Amino acid sequence: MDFYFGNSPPYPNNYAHNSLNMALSSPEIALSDYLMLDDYVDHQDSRSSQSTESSEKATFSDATHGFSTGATSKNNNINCKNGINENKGGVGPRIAFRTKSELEIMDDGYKWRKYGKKSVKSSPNLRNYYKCSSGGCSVKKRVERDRDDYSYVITTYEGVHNHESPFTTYYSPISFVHSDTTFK
DNA sequence: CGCCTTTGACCCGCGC
DNA sequence: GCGCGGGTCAAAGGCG
Repeated sequence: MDFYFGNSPPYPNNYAHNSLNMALSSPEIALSDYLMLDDYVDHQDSRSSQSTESSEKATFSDATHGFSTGATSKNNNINCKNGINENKGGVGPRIAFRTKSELEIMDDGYKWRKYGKKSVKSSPNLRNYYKCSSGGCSVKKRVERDRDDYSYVITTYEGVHNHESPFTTYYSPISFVHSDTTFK
């Protein structure tokens, strides 16, 4: 599996928009604490079987996919690990990332409607399920607290938006350009 | 009044 | 086949 950071072809631009936009638009979040990891679901299992490392290390040190995350994405100290699963269900790519935040609800530019809440065995915390509330768009998102470090929130996106965010961010590997209509 | 959250029930895949 | 775990549905109520 290959990893991409930036707008490489298999990487839906929307994700770059969303995640970066989220990090940039949430004042509560220290950018240095922001990171992405691929397919958190798989991580959970491997992590739970690991010794009790610090959660941060556990996520970063997962070298199953041979991606050196420490590698500083030079933009804004964002430690990024990213892989898109074209998952078997055909629902669309999935991306997960972990954010240090007291708030579980972060404004990533899209409108979300909560449709479920579950306590899952892999975590003592509740997992919340959201759908994009834009008509015809079936992107989903899961939000839960990190089981190892309560101050972190794990967000998992699934699918690709079929519409523009009301808050659009254009991203290039070199620079970020906001085209927020309200700030134009 | 429309859209949202809440919540238990339901569904489905997977392992035994 | 059955039980379990995780994901989704949908009715009911809340809120702006």
